[in-house]
Amino acid sequence: MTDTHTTLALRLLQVTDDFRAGLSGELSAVHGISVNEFLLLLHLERSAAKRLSRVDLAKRMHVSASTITRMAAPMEKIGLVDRAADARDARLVFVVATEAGRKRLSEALATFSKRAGYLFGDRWEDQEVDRFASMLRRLMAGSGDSLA
Amino acid sequence: MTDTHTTLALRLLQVTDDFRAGLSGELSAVHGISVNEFLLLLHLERSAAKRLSRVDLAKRMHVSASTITRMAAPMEKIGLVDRAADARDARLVFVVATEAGRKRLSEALATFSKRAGYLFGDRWEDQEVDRFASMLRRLMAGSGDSLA
DNA sequence: GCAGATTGCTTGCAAACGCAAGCTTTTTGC
DNA sequence: GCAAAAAGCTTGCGTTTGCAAGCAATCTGC
Repeated sequence: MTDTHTTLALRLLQVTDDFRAGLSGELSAVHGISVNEFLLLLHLERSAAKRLSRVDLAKRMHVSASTITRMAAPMEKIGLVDRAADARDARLVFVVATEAGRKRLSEALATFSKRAGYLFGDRWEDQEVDRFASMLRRLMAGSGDSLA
Repeated sequence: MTDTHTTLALRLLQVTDDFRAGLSGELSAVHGISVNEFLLLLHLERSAAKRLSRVDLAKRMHVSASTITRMAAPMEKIGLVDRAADARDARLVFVVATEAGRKRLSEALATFSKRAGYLFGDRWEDQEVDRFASMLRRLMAGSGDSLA
């Protein structure tokens, strides 16, 4: 009835939702940011120029451009990111991480890594982890810029 | 700097978000339901008694009980689910799929499976898929009732 | 060079969600 | 048995998000 690919996709959704739910609680409680704010900072950090336009961020994060506008506003207020203009194109408004933003990201990334370790470390052999990572990389091929 | 577990978790989030975004568009365009409504119907279908209380659904779907209340209301209106009382405990209000709900689920599941096939079929060998499925099953151990 | 199309960003509006509070029913401790 | 605690559900309120519309800047075709 249910083929293997379907089962696999369902498990993927389930495991990721579990992980995200736990991460969400700890990120907001310990670091005062949401998962999406964390990912926004991470995208900035891993971008080539350490800054991204709003539409660029929107595409990478699978959210609408208006969401980026509304996410960035409070993050500017608390000093995690700043805005920067482009010298040639006055339409562009870049989002840039501040020093405080980079520090916050680094702390939050430690929490993220700890939880990733809990998830995989106890249950998979290192060899499996490596193999899985390479399989996932293949899945991401062609899906544009990615975090990892 | 970034260890393997962290990379793996980031890729997991990315791939799942991609898949969910694509699925969301097709489910709503073709079948008129959201991903969460699809998953609600699927949870009902795969539950032992073919019916679940609201808190039970909330736990399985990683949402609050109030969300289930608000999700179920419009689904009742369009006849996808119905409500049922428990003979012994008057607090319980079960959600049950109607005939139309089961039909809709079956159609939506075909779309889901098709997309799962696109995702994995072209890029992974059958052997890899099986191995991955068993690895994910291990990840879900102890995370309560699951869909797959 | 200029009118029209396109792109980037923001804002109004509505839908979806979580939290806290409140109500009803059941369970627990004695 | 009965008062207190707990469980299940719903509702009010605030937050987050997407879509569509609108504005400003840039690009395109001629």
